[in-house]
Parts: sequence; structure tokens; C-alpha cells
Amino acid sequence: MFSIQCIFLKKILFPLSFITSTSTSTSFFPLLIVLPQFYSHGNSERFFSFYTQDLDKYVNPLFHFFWMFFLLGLGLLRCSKSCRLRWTNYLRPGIKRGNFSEHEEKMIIHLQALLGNRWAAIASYLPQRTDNDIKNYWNTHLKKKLKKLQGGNEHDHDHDHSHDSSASSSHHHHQESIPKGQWERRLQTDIHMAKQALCEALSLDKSSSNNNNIIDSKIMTTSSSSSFTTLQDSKPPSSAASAALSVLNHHGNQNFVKPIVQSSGNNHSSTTYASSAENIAKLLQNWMKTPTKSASENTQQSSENNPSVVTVGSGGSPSEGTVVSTGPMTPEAGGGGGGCLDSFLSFNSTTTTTAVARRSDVTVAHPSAAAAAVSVDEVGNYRHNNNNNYNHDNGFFQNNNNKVTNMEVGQNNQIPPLSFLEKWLLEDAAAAAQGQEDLMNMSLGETADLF
DNA sequence: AAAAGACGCAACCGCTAATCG
DNA sequence: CCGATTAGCGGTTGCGTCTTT
Repeated sequence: MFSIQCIFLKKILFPLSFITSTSTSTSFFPLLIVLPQFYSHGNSERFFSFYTQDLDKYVNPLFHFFWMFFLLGLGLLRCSKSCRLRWTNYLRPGIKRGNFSEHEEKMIIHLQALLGNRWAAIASYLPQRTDNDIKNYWNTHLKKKLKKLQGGNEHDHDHDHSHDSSASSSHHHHQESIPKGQWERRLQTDIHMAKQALCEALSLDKSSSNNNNIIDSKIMTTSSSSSFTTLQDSKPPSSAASAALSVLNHHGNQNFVKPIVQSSGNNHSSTTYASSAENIAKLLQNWMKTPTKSASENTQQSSENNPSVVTVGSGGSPSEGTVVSTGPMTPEAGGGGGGCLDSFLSFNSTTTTTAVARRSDVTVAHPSAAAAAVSVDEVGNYRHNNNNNYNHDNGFFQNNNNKVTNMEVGQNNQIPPLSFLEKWLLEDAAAAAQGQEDLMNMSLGETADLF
């Protein structure tokens, strides 16, 4: 009997709780259960806008009062915030429920390693899943799974716990003092630094008789800060910059031509910035492309398979289900920035990795994430200076307290020991290796085209 | 069959950023 | 410009369900 009551409450009365309001004129007043057609309204913004602006004009305040009284009696009163949450996490059309596929699982793990506990950012790659879902799945399933996989070899380094503690306490690393909402700026700076480092490295490369080993040693022993001090105006490289450099050197790109970018000082125009970022994107994309299919092919396939897929540029509609094309990456083209990462995340699955421009800040992160993504595979030997202090005013990292650490991906403080992940996650490793060969085999002209 | 514990997930909480008026 | 409001985010909790004992 109790279960029947529960079902009744859950299936019938609970939806009714949507019919509530905090009685402020600005809060929406969703009559979703009364007007169920709005459940399938694709554009929630329009929907909510309608209620926000107009509904109170039409609703009898007395009716409103009785509704609230009724719902209060049921203990179902919901504030506008709760309603919004319920909409976004539960009722919103297009949400996929149920078990996570292996592909989704891998993507989450990948992205979590890259981006940390930025569930919204991770969710942008899984359009049918909410950040809440992903977060829950991570906390309830993947943590344990990874812990189990990690098992004996990393007994003293609890990867997940490190994430959690870093996320919750956030006192130990300078990175976490960065206020929310500013990390994208940091990531942009990462790209900026990557560009600088790339240019400098390439110029050094040329001036050193194509001796990559020299640069390689410079990069891979960042502990001797002098190398980067000379390279970058006494500013140590960011992780992304190092990653980008590492990639370049990783492939012995003796054929690279110095990019035609680089303005003096800090006055980098967006054009040159974009050019460089795109160059890096192309480079990484080539490096990581799998022999089976490229990101663009994936995108195309996705478009073919899914007629609803549309391509939008920067500032595209945030409506659910919008799939952003994985085009060339520019800082202006928010969604397009997913190209590299898409490539990186191209699992052997028919599901296409897509980036949804739910929020611009999510996609802005991708270029850097892509750069960082490279380092994931190279994490074992990567040396990273995690004592960079980001200066929000000038947009640069400061403090050359160089300290050799393991590479920390995404958020520098949230480095999981990824070696164990390799065993389980990365069938892609072989594909990436193939990508290396592709890059190595690129002719001078091809590589020059990148820039 | 019942109690206890584990599990899963929707919802809540508190915070910051963005937007509005 | 500024205060109020709203949106968004990530960590955490509460509770229903499932599994084990």
C-alpha cells in the first residue's frame, strides 16, 4: 500500500509540484502538467520566457494562492530554482536515461582526467546526459571502477580522492585559488603560452641545425627553468604550452616551418592567436587522428545518421541537441574548439563525439584541453611546473619556482596517475601511434600548410 | 521474512557569475 | 554604476530501492 502511495506521489503528484511558484513576478510558473505539450517544447528558454513575462498577467492570483496552499499541504512546494533544476536535470527533452554505454564511460573518464570535476564541461560532450547524471555516475560507478583498476599499483595515490579533496577543500594548490569562471581565461592563456612556446621552440629548432634533441631536452627537463626563462620572458610554460611543445618534439617535427605569427610583447591580436591555435589544433589533430576515421568524418557521419544535427558557429543556439561541428579551432569559434579533443576522443564507436555549445565557457576550454589531452598519453615522463601563479590581471603565469612533477592535466592540481588508465581506456593508443607515423611522414609542404 | 547495509539518483545547498532594472 | 535577481555549477544529502545476511 505504501508503495502504491509512493508511486502515486511520484508519478502523479510529484509532477504537479511543478505547478508552483515563489509568487514573485520574475519566477516562472510552470504549468507543465496542465499544459503537457510544453514538455516537448524544444526551446525551454522561450518557454520559460513566456511564463516569466506573461503568465502572471493571466493567472488568477486567487488560483495561484490556492495552488500554493494545496501544494504546501502536500509538502511539494518548489521554488523556482528547484523547478529549474528539475527541468534541466530531469524533465528537459532529449535527456537520455539509463545505463551509460562503454563509450560514454570512457569519454567521461577521459574528460574527467582532462578537465577535472567540471561536470558541465564534460556534459557538453555528452549532449544527452546532464552534468548531474555524469557527476552521479562518476561518484557512484567510475570512482569505484577506477579504484579497483588502480588496485595495487597505486596504493598510496588515490586518484579519485585527490580529485575530491582538491575540489572540496581546494586549499593546497594555487590553481584552486582561481575563482570560478576564470579558468577559461587561464586556459586561453595556456594557449597563448603554447603559441609562444611553439614559436620559440620552432625558431630554436631552426637555429639549432634541426637538432630536435636540444629542444627536447629543454622541454622535458623543465626543472631547469632557464630554458623557458629564455624562451618566454621569464614566464614558465603552462601545461598546455609544454604539452604542445612536447607533442611537437615527440614527433621529431624537423620539417616544421615557423608559423607566420608572433607579434611583439603581449599585444597579440586575436588573428595571430587564432592562427596559432588553429595551427596547433591541426597539428594535434593530425597527430591523433586514427587510421579509421577522422574527426571530420565522424562529424559527417553523425550528420548523415542524425538528420537533426545542425552546424552552428560561435554563439550558437544553446538549445538542447544542437551539435556543433568540429571544425577548425579558433578562440572565437566556441564550439569549433572541440576539434582536437574530438579527435582525441574518437573511440571506436558509431557515436560521434560532439561538443554542444551549452555555454561558451565550456567550449573555450577545448583548445587548451586538446593540448593537454596530448599530454595524457605522455604523462608518464612529462615534467610540469605546477608552481605557476596565474596573474589574472596580466593573464600570465608567474613565479619560477620550478619543481618537477607529474603532468597534471586540465586543472594542474587534479592529476590522476594516468598510467593505470592507459591499460583500460586507451585502445586509442595504438591509433595515436599511427597518427604519429602519419605526422612523421608528412612532407614539408604538408606541414607548412598547417601554418 | 525481516533487518541491515549498500547503492543509486534526484534534489538540495551554497557559492559565483551573469543579467536585469 | 549598483543592488537585486536569476542562472549555472559542483559538492553533498536524503531517501527509495536493491542486495545481503
